[in-house]
Amino acid sequence: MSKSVTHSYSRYSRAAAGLLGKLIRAARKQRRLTAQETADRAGISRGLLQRIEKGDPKCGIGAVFEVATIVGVQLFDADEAALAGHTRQAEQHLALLPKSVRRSPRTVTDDF
Amino acid sequence: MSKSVTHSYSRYSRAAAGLLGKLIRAARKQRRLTAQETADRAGISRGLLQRIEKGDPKCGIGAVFEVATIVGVQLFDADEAALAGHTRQAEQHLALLPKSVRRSPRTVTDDF
DNA sequence: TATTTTTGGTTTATATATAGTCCATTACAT
DNA sequence: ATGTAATGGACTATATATAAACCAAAAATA
Repeated sequence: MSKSVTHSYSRYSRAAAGLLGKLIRAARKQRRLTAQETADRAGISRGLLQRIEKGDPKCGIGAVFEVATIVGVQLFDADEAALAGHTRQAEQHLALLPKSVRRSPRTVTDDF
Repeated sequence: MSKSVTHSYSRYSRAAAGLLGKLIRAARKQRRLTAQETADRAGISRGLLQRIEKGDPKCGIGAVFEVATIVGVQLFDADEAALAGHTRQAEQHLALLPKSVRRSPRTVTDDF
């Protein structure tokens, strides 16, 4: 038994995954790459590639990004160099922020 | 037994996943959201959120996109409406492409 | 400083993603 | 039209992602 809690994502997330899949599929066809050939290059199975192109949200983000890279779909509209730059920037930004966040200033005296 | 074939992704893919994680983490802190609170809203566990922010490529793309949406990291630099438009465009583009690709025109007569 | 919360890192059990087959259909190219 | 390859959709076995419950350390507020 054991209830399987089917989690559903927001419309935006599903749309984003779906769009990425369509972009990948279109890019692959444009480059005249076979599904099998693409899957081989990415080191994944053809079945997984199908799910990725279909926009299945349960696919690993690494596999999706790998395929996207292979067929020439750019993430973040950035080449690798710019990507490294963004990473540095994100790290620096992060360094300025508090290391942990406090939810709400614990109501100590709200007796009125 | 059964050999476990550890697959490794390209540097770019790992960098992309890592960057997205850092962006998510930075955005979450900026919004002063607790890891637990964010995980709850996304419908995932706190442990998974940690892996997402760490850039683990094995995380489901749906979970990653969901968290990104919640903390305000825009995918594709586009809101939902624009995203739908992009999707339509991708579909139309795809419609113009051949439905299947032929690898190589089978060398019929190369006897010389 | 004291206190409370967040966070990071474990471990374990369960659900499920993935690879690897298979087959039927479609679509390309001759 | 015919042959050949690409695709879509099953199915199964296995690896692993995920949730949940821990603990210890770090950090924020009073």
